[in-house]
Amino acid sequence: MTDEIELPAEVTLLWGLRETARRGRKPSLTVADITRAAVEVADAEGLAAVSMTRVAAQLGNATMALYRYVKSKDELLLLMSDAALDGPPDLPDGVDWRTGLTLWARGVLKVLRRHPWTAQIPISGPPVGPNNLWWFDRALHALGDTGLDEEDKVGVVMGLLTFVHGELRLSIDLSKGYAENPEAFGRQYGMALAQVVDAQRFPALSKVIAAGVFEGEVPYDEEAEGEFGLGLYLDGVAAFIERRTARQG
Amino acid sequence: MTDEIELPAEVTLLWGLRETARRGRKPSLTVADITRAAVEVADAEGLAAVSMTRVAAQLGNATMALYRYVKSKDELLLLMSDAALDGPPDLPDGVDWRTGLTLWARGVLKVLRRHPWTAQIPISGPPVGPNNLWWFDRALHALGDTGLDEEDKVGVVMGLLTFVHGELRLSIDLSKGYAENPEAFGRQYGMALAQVVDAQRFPALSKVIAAGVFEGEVPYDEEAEGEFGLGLYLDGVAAFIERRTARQG
DNA sequence: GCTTTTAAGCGTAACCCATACGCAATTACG
DNA sequence: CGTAATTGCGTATGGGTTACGCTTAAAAGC
Repeated sequence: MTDEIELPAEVTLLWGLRETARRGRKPSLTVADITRAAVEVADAEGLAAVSMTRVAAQLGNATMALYRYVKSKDELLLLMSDAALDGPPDLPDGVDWRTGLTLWARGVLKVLRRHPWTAQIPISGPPVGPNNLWWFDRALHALGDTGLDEEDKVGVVMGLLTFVHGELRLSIDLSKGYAENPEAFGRQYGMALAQVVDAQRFPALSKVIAAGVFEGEVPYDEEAEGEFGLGLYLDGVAAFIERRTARQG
Repeated sequence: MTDEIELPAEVTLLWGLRETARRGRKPSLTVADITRAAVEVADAEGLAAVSMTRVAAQLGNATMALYRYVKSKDELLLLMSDAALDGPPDLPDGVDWRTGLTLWARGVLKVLRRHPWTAQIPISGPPVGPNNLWWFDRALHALGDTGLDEEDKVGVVMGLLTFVHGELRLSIDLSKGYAENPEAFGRQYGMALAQVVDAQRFPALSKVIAAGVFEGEVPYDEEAEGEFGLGLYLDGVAAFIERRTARQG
């Protein structure tokens, strides 16, 4: 149990397990400070604005000071992507699995929509950050009384996570663009499509355009669209649970 | 119908509709050449290696020559993300919707896994590239005989697309890391988790770890995982189709 | 065919960025 | 107090995007 193996660098970083120095000059910053400043910059000016120089300026320090706390910018990005899942999930207990997972998915989306840049940070490995694992735990918990075995639960949650990540990637930038210029997403988008899509090469799409689907609100409305797909996935999970429990009694 | 509206810049770029010059020096490159070279570089050395300088060198031209064809690097990235969906989808006709969508999803994943960098390109707007729309059309086509109306079809396909994008984002980098260092994903990952996750704060996750789910093959195996979640989603779609057709006869 | 007009090719330079390295400043320990 | 350890950070290197303007090539007009 308490076999001490050498923990990977990312783990010690994300969990704040780097040994603190006893001698020498006192650090004027903490990893948490730096992460917070970087998140502030990203929230305000986008991920592209997050440079070591910019973050250091935000903290009133020189650029190179940051490298005493973080080995590279990639490490900072890793910290940011865990920090983005900030608020601890406050989910009601004792609800059925479907309500639980629905609230969970909405919760993840709500939190991450406040930090739209998360979708642009490349994923470098399996989740090990405390906030990531904390959310993961809550989703597993929601499946507690379904009778699924642990491996199936992980599969279901991974699928849900997959869906949510896709939702983020597809919807966040779109809804941002939509907010800035609604015209371009409604009629204008439909008309541009109509002009460029010919019925021969795109028969099915042409029918959709002809039916006027893209003329009003374009279906990239974040809530409606997310809910629809999410509902479909959860219907599938329900069927899966029934199959499993029917077989095992 | 043929009202000419001014097409957005991205559309004219992606569809090759920029007016060709009649006078002056002949261009020695084409947008397609540049896109192809950029894709080659990204495939071989990753998206980070794609710089205007590097792409120009690939073509034997000077850096600034590219800017006669492309307004910015972002435009080049846009071109790349449409080009990544290269091979036209060769899907069998006359299969039921579920087989069709399953093959479709596998097809998208197969094509995009050959260009893993797509997941890192930020999405800047609704899909307008020819390849994107072509794939979109094929998915809509697969739903042709389900009796769903056009708007529902779009919803189902968007959900599927969401799922596939999430799959890409989560799985590609992971499977790359897994290929490089399988140890880190199996026992080592499980042991690191076990050391860091305490049962009080992460009760559900602790049970999963105790059950040994993370000890063997970690469940980030691309095929198995994708198929499982995909199957769940399609089960949901099946239920939806039944509901809809039952109501409308 | 010569001139004019137009657009492509691209050298230069301005201004970003990440980060290696070394030294100065600061703190704790003996 | 001296010494070792550690942080702060100035400087330098080598990369990146891209604005600008000059040179060069091709077509159009005469």
